[in-house]
Parts: sequence; structure tokens; C-alpha cells
Amino acid sequence: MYKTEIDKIIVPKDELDVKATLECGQLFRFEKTDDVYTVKSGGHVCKVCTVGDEIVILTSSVDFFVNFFNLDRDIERMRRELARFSELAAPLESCGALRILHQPLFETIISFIISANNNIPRIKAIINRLCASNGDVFPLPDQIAEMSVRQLDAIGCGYRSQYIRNSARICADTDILDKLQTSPTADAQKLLMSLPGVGQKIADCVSLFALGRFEVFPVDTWILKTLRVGKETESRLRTRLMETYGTNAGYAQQLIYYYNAILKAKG
DNA sequence: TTCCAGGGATATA
DNA sequence: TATATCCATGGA
Repeated sequence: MYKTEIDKIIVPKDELDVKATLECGQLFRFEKTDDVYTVKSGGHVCKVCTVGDEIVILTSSVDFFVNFFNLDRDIERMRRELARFSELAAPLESCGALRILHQPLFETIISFIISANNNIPRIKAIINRLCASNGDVFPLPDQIAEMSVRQLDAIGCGYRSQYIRNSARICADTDILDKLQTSPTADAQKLLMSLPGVGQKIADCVSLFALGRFEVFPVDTWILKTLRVGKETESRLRTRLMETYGTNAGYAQQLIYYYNAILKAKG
């Protein structure tokens, strides 16, 4: 169990695998220097380091990061329930307590629109530039809604610029963000996919990383290439994986993706 | 030069 | 419903 003080959160090492949690592809606003991670989300910032058997999260936004790191969620239970799947043995052994984060909704939507047909270093760079122009704080819906496509082009959003601007306008002008928080997952996904630039995969990522819907299994190009059986469609593959892992599908997906696509690929 | 990156929109049959 | 093509950008 974690402890909090005025400006720090202390978590036992076996309850938070910092590297896996931050580097598994769910988050883009972090950097590592000398074994210290700097993590930014919304307008908040923290530094994460390992001290002995504990993880120390230094921040002036303690409540925000307790929620952000999902520290009240029982990871052990999910890991026990997934232990019966042989294909997850190596990832579970290797990863420790990878945590699915609980990220701000609008920021997650825009970040994953930017992620489409893009690579992680470039996604991070674009989001950094987007925040840099706003005092290192992720812009609010109305702030992006008021940006021009030209401005978004200038920070490298490419053909996604109009998607970003138009989705931000919908978020600023309607109650979609509130509705998403309370809607059942199927309804939330329909709402998400009504946003320009948001298809099934990005809707799944937002559902998992911002709305805490662990029953979804985002199917990206890597998952499709490696887990597809024969000529199975993307949609069938997604359904099959959701049925296989049930309420822990999203957690299984992150274990599989991080261990195989990121950890092993990097060596 | 070509290919690819945590995809999505659009046209076509 | 299913498949093909296009979309900016930059590193490999």
C-alpha cells in the first residue's frame, strides 16, 4: 500500500513497475534522465525515482498523481487472474506491477489522434511542442479549438491537424466529455468514434487509458501482425481477444504489447 | 529511394 | 461488409 506526504508519494517497488508503466506506450509526456523519470499530465508534473525498495514520486500534485498512477487499483488480482494464460507467463514474469494509468480524458483523445500512423518518438515531440506553446500545460479543448490548422501544421501534426482542431471544437462545444465519463463502454465508444480522427483503435486506447474500461483490447498494427490467425479480420481478432481475457483484456494487451513490441524489440 | 510508424477517412464494388 | 488508396512527416 502506498503512503502520501505533502509533496511525495511512496509506493513499494513491487506495486509499481515504473519503467513498464511509463514506457509501455500508454503515455507520451515523460522523459528519463539519470534514472529519474519526469512525468507531465494536464498541468501537473512529477519526478519518479527508485530509493531502495521504494518508488518515490515527488510532486506538488499528490492527489492528482495518486489518481493518475491508479494506485488504489488492485493490480495483483488482475495478474493472478491472467496467470493461467501461458502466453502471458513471460510478460508477467518480466514486467512486475505494470499499471494502467488513469489519464485526463481530453489530453488522451488528442494524444492518440496524433498517434495515428505515427511513431512514438515523433508523437512525443509533437505533443511536447503542443504543450510548449502553452506554458508546458496540455491545452484545454477551447484552446485547441481556437487554433488554426496552420498552427497545428507548424508543430508537425501533418494531416491530423484538422482532426485535432475539429475534435477539440466538439469537445469544447458539447457535453461529450461529461457523457463519456458516465456512459457504458459501448456507448462511450460510439461517442468517441463520432470524433474526427478517432476510429476503433483510438477509441479503445482512450477507453482504457482515460476511462478505465479494462474490458477493451486495442488492436494496433503490431497486434494485428502478430496475433491474427489466418485471414481473421481486425474486428474478429479484437472480439476474440476481448472474449479470451474478459474484464482484464486491456491489462493483457498492455503486457503483450510492452513485452513483445517494446521490450524485446529494443533488446 | 523506399519503407514504416500504437490508423482513419473515403471511394468503390 | 470488405478491400484499396491516400494522407504529412521524419528516421531507418
